[in-house]
Amino acid sequence: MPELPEVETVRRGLEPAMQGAVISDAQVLRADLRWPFPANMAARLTGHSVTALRRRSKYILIDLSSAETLIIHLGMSGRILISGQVQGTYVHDHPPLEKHDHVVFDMANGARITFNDARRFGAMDLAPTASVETHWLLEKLGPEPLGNAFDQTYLWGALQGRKTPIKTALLDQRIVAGLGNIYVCEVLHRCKIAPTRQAGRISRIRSDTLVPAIRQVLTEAIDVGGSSLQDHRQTNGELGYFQHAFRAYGRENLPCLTDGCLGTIGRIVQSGRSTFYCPQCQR
DNA sequence: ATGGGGGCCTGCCGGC
DNA sequence: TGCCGGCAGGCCCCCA
Repeated sequence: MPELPEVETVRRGLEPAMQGAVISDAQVLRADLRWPFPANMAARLTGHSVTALRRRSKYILIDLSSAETLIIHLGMSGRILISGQVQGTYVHDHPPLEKHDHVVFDMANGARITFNDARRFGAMDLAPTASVETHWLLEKLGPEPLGNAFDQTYLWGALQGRKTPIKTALLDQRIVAGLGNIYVCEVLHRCKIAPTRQAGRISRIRSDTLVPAIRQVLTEAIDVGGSSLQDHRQTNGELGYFQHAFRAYGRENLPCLTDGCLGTIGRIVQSGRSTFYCPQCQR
């Protein structure tokens, strides 16, 4: 799934197709993804218009005229396809239903939105818009990494006393909400911090470098994700062009790209997940 | 309270 | 060609 930049790219892709538009028909093709869909989901969506498309961490929030918000998480393999008309322009024909297409929205404006999720780690739920932030999936999330509440003082404070490796701490959505395995690897490589270092034992100086690095990596990834929106078929949870800019992730046994570093990227497993890093320059 | 591991699912890829 | 193990962008839950 998509990490924050991919989810933001999907949100931006949905905007021209859904913003202000009425959901004329919602097809719900199975009873659940990771959890059961909310009761009568199709009926609670049909006939209502979309008043806003927001994102919180890796969740897409679709506000409806019914005063309910559709919460969507793409899990590991969630994708979204847009077909039909988008703002009066024909994008492409509705494709035949594919395996793992689970939910389909037909919009009154001629757009069709198809949700596909092979592994079904994704989720959908409905909650009152007024209290959506207190939904059980959202209430424990930490600050948005691109928001004002996430600053150097906050992160430093959040890391204090933590014995868990910094890699694991940055993946903890209660500390900062939206980073996933790829971008944490990239951030730690840029900051030359060993992923195994105990979170609470990182100096203030080095902790302070994490905040701008996190912002930069996410912003750069969102920027290139935007270019993949030209073709609405690409409005899915796939990694965008930023994957060509990875400097650590997926580069096991390849030379480290840090200036002046002669190291080789290695792979270790932390909390059951692969960590790619350079043992030479990341300390 | 914190930290580690299991589990949820399917698809793909490399090795035999 | 076929089977099997290992791997994958997430995150909740249980146990120590």
